[in-house]
Amino acid sequence: MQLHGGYVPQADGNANAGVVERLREAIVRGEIEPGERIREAEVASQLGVSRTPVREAFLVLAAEGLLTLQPGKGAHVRVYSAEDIRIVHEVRSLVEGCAAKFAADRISNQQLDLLRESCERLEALPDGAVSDCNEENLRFHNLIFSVVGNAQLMHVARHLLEVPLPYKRDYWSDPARKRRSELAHRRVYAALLVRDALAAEEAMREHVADVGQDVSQVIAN
Amino acid sequence: MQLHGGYVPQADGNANAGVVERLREAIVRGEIEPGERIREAEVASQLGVSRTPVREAFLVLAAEGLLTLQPGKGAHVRVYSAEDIRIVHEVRSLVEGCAAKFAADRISNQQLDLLRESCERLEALPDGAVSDCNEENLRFHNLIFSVVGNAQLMHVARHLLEVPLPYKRDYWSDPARKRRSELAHRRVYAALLVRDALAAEEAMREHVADVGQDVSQVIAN
DNA sequence: TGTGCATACATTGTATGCAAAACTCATCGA
DNA sequence: TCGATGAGTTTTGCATACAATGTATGCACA
Repeated sequence: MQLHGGYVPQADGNANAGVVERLREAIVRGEIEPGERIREAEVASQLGVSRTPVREAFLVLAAEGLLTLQPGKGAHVRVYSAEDIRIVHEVRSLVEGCAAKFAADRISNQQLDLLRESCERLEALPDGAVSDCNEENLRFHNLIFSVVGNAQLMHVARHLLEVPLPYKRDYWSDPARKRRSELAHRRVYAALLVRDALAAEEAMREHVADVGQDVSQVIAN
Repeated sequence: MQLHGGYVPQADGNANAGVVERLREAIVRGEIEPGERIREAEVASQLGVSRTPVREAFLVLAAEGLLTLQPGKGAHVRVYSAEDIRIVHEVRSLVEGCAAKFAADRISNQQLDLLRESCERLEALPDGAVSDCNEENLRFHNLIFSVVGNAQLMHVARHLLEVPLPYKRDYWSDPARKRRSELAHRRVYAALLVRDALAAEEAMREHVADVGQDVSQVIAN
């Protein structure tokens, strides 16, 4: 395990929050392999904090489904089977569809602008900018959750969004897939623009279901 | 805040797990009011542990949406508006419907027996046994998640199931509502018995949506 | 060579200490 | 009367120390 770079003090005053972010990023980027063990002391020394905030971070990440904690035996990056990932996407398509539906009635013009800009940025990214695509994609989806503004929906959706990430590292490497996602995002945006709740729900649901198909295929190989 | 009874050492070796359970129970039962502040030292002394496992428990419960943590300012029982609870139930109906669908293909005869027994126990409970009903109800729903056996689905569903509990304390006090839930559980069971995935999904979805309606009404008053 | 056990090492779990931040509340001045 | 100020208290956040548990190594013996 190798966490690149030194410790960056967080905007949020809490050290554990910083550790959570660093570890989460390392996990969803696949820099720490599924199944790999993570030791408290190692992370602590690499990030320049004591074991206390690291332990706390482990608990948070375990609650998000990214780690498993066996009492006395330490933390491992959680392993999901292809079937697990398929289920997650199916649930996610329902949840995000629902989020899009709620968002349609609440979204402000300013938030619509942010969504459009996200679409444009994604389209502007060159083929092969895998991690940039990933980031922009997360931004798009998270924007919609934040429109709904329900804490629990946001939690749930975020987990469903993050858990499959280690397994779709090179999803964006295929230009055809990227193009399809661009169009899907535009379709969601268009529905929200005219505040059509049902169309937004359907567009989002199909989008996520499609992605789930692709990812399952990729994993199966 | 008052946590009744002394500290019970956990089967699971970790003290924080025990604290999580105790606090979770106190919150979902409404023994600690939404919005109420919880202090680390107070909980620690009441449960006979140090502040460390209590802090850890706070993080877990915050991740479940039951607490809010403001850095430097402590923990409060999370407050949800009636609208929030409505949204949670809508999402929950989708997620649990999906869980029921998956369960139909996987459920064993033994698990079916457990479900039937849960139905019978609920029906046998007298009107007014509010907390027993609540408990039995949780058992029924959790059984179905455990059939699917997907860690992330289980996390998500559990959160959606628990968050509204402080707000539906006296849901079961109305015999008519109890009777309706009994029938709904039977309907889900019947669909699973014949492994009819679509029927199970629909039955569960309607059941949860109905409950959501009722709860919203209760809160609104 | 392979198995069982004892010992040493590594890692986790919990408690405690200390510094910093936040809160309380009385006092002061406008 | 009301808000601002500041000392004292409380509470949190992190680090460290110690205890308990898990893991690996090496040796005796079959």
